[in-house]
Amino acid sequence: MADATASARPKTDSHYLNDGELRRAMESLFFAYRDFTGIADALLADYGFGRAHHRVIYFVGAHPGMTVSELLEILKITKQSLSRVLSLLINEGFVLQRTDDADRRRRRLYLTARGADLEHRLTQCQSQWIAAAYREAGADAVKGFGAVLRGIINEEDRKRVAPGRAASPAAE
Amino acid sequence: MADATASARPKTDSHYLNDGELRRAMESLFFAYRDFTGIADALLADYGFGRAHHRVIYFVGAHPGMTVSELLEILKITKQSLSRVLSLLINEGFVLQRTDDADRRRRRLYLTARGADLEHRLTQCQSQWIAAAYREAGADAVKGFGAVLRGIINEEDRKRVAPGRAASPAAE
DNA sequence: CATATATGTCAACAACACTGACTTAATTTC
DNA sequence: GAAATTAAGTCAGTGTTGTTGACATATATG
Repeated sequence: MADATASARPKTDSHYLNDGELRRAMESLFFAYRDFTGIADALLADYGFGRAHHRVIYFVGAHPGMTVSELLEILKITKQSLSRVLSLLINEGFVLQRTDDADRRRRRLYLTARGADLEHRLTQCQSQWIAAAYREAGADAVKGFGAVLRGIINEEDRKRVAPGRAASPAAE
Repeated sequence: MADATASARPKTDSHYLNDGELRRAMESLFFAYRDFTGIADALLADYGFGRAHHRVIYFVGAHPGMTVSELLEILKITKQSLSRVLSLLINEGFVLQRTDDADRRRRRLYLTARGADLEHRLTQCQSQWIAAAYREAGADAVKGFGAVLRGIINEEDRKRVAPGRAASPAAE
């Protein structure tokens, strides 16, 4: 692909690529992630769950019927690590496992009613937090937010967050 | 299937505040943070350090002369947790402690030459990663990225990432 | 039948957080 | 100046979440 140096900016290094801006970005990411994940902690503690459980509940809720392998790939942890949290979630009736009909080695994962209820509550408080920031920042900012965040994600997982369609085709 | 009426969100809400968009945002944040923090792991492992050490090195590098209390406030961990990593960094000659002249209870923290060198290398690879995403997304997107991220950060810490002035409300 | 795949399990260990109980030294407050 | 507060450090125990390594089992595929 053609380089952006010649065509894009006649300016030197763009003003948004200096050390200060980049440092600010890194710190913001740290603070934002810390606060964002912290929101649900109290609710999770009510159930005796931690953040690892939250992630499982979230992704199984988002992709009902996903297999254990797929979950492992998304979380990028070992099956032993997953086993600990997943077993608990299954034993306590939040997640349900069903053998796949076509390939009976595979176990498909679903949320139970209880699990879906918890997922709903967890997602609710986190998405409201995000929504508030979205509203504050406005539609254009949201678009930019998504674009940069996608750029930070490794190529492999980038498609997971943009299912089907990339950006709005009828943009401007 | 009766869809979840619980949300009861009137359609008056802008298109970027629907469940799909918000879910995408939450997942993006998860993937982006996971990848972003993972970049430096190999380098840290060379020194026998982990992410906790990285955070200390980063913030001491960014705010030379900060006190232990200030560092605790930023990291939001207990002093016992900090002690473990900070002691190691001091003993191995990456961080230096000096008693404050005015208040001799306070210990001000600085990076040694060795510490600054490591900080530089760590920040280098992470900021390059961010810079690539920035370049890809463009200046406007970067602006929006910062605005939304700031909105996700709790009011208290928001000023830390916007030194001097807040975000300009009039976007362009 | 042999091999590969998907899943699960046992055991040990490491990083990084927590609580609770103290100590020491220096500064403020009354 | 004594008492209280603050900043920092320490010791001991615990919990969550990650890791390796070694195996076990069932199923699918060549």
